[in-house]
Amino acid sequence: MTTRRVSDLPKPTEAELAILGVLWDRGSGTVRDVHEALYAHDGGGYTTALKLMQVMHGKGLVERDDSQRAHVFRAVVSKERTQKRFLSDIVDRVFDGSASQLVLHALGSQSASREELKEIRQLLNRLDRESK
Amino acid sequence: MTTRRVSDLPKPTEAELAILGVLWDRGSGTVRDVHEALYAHDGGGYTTALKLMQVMHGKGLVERDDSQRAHVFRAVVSKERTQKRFLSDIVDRVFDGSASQLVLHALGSQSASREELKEIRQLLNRLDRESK
DNA sequence: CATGCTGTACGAAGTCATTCGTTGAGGGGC
DNA sequence: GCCCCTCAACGAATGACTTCGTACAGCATG
Repeated sequence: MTTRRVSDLPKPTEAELAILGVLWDRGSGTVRDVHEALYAHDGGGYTTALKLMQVMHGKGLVERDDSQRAHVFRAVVSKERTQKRFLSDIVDRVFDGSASQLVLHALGSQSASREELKEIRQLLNRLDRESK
Repeated sequence: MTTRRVSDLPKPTEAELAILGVLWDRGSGTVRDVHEALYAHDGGGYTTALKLMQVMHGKGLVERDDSQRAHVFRAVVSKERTQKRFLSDIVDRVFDGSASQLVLHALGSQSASREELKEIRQLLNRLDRESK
């Protein structure tokens, strides 16, 4: 397995993303942790989780501490970076490259709390000032 | 092929999305149109485009007028609806269901013109009034 | 030590998306 | 009539993702 820069790690697949979600929340976790968080309740097998995490390790998406019998996994890519990545993917592919079109859609169709609206407004003000 | 409600058409794949993009732009198009718009310049084969469009027709993503020798295709799903769909997918899968988190990321990392910022602010004002 | 539990490794199978080669139909021009 | 061009249909090959069965190692408990 060749080492890769974080910047060109492959885009996580759907199942991988769910696993990364667990690792981001917990900081780290074993296969059992992930299996219980994601697969156990709907009958998914333990080895399925294991295999996925092995594949992810092969791709460099997670790192592994095998000093314990139950190996401990940790995400290599940050949540922020991954969010950004998916975001620009979708902006390119379905919003013709226009992030603000996406923002308009997102604000329009989904609910935001007053608190969040305030936060967005503040960011907007800052952007306004900066674009002077 | 069974008919489906628009609301539960399958999510377009990456290649399908590119084709839908062409159809949304043009209103309609033949396989040749799509091939020239997307595949010709990078050496993609004509039958690749054809097959994809046949598959899409099978899934109900496009409709087809075969009264001409060169069948004319048209998107069944609207661009708006598809954008919304991808958006809520990504909100659920990588933004923990928080659309405003996504908005903050999008505004922060991508550029928006003054005109667009103004538009966003107007929407924000309207949301503020409505959430009273 | 035998048994059972918990773990990793590995390979096989199934599904889906994508790409392409081949075939045959339908016309138009010579 | 014959050749050539454009087109749709179809099947095959490939590769990625996902799921699972099986095998085997380590360790604790009786």
